[in-house]
Amino acid sequence: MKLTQIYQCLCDQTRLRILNLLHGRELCVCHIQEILGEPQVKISKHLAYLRAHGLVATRREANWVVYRLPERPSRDLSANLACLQDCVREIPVFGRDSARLTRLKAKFEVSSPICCTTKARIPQSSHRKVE
Amino acid sequence: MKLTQIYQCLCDQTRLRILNLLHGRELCVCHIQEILGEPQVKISKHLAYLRAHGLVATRREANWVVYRLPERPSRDLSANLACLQDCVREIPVFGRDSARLTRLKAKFEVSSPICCTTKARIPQSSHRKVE
DNA sequence: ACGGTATATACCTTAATACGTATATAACAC
DNA sequence: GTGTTATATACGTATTAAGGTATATACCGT
Repeated sequence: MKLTQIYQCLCDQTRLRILNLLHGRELCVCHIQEILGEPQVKISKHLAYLRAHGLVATRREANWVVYRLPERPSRDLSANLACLQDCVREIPVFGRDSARLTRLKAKFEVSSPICCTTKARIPQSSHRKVE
Repeated sequence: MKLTQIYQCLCDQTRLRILNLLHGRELCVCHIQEILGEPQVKISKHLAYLRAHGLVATRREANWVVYRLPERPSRDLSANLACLQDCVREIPVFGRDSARLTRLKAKFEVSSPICCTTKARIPQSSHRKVE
């Protein structure tokens, strides 16, 4: 993949916020959506863009589509993702997102569901890569 | 300066080639132009774009405008420029550009001019920052 | 002043991007 | 099957970007 395409993916604030959230964990669309406080279509399109360029991978889990960073990023991609992590550390909006993620995760671990809704529905399922 | 603006500057191949050439040295427009083999207007506009976003600084030297990387880049910028240098090391086009630069520099050091033309015209001048 | 070289900008066209509204698809519960 | 939730896509619009042609500006040499 071309280096310029990596940078094209990185030159939008919403996409950077998404990548920040996905660092070290996977998330379904509606979690991302709720954390960022942006409309569903906006999140979905940015995720599609990232996926089309290989910056994220997906797997379906029942109703939900779970996004994650690729497990084998290219040298260029992993270098840039690391650099990004380094940069966002000092930028408030990303810290706020991470904090919201923590709160949300904790909340859902208490109310028990696998994913986003307030009602638990799906039994624990294995976290194998499907795609 | 916003992180996304840095990435916007980096998401064009010509701009990456320019930044690669400017790593550790300064160059006038026509040198850049000759090395990259691209039309003057294209180079000039990309340089203007980079300058408008603070990724390069300039100084005028007689007829020529000399471009360089900023001497005090922000944390984010220097992190990304370093990452870029790391990435381009393995991409052929950038190596070719650097090789051409070396050849061109050598050639002009022999034929003596300060800058681009084949005829020397300007006496040695100090390399102080003007801007 | 004039002519020449180096660089920048105006203007145009085309393509890509971002966002929104509305709708489609996928998986589930019943 | 129907209804519901989660996610994706189609389509329209406004903005931005990239490239080209032509022209302007800046500096130099005379």
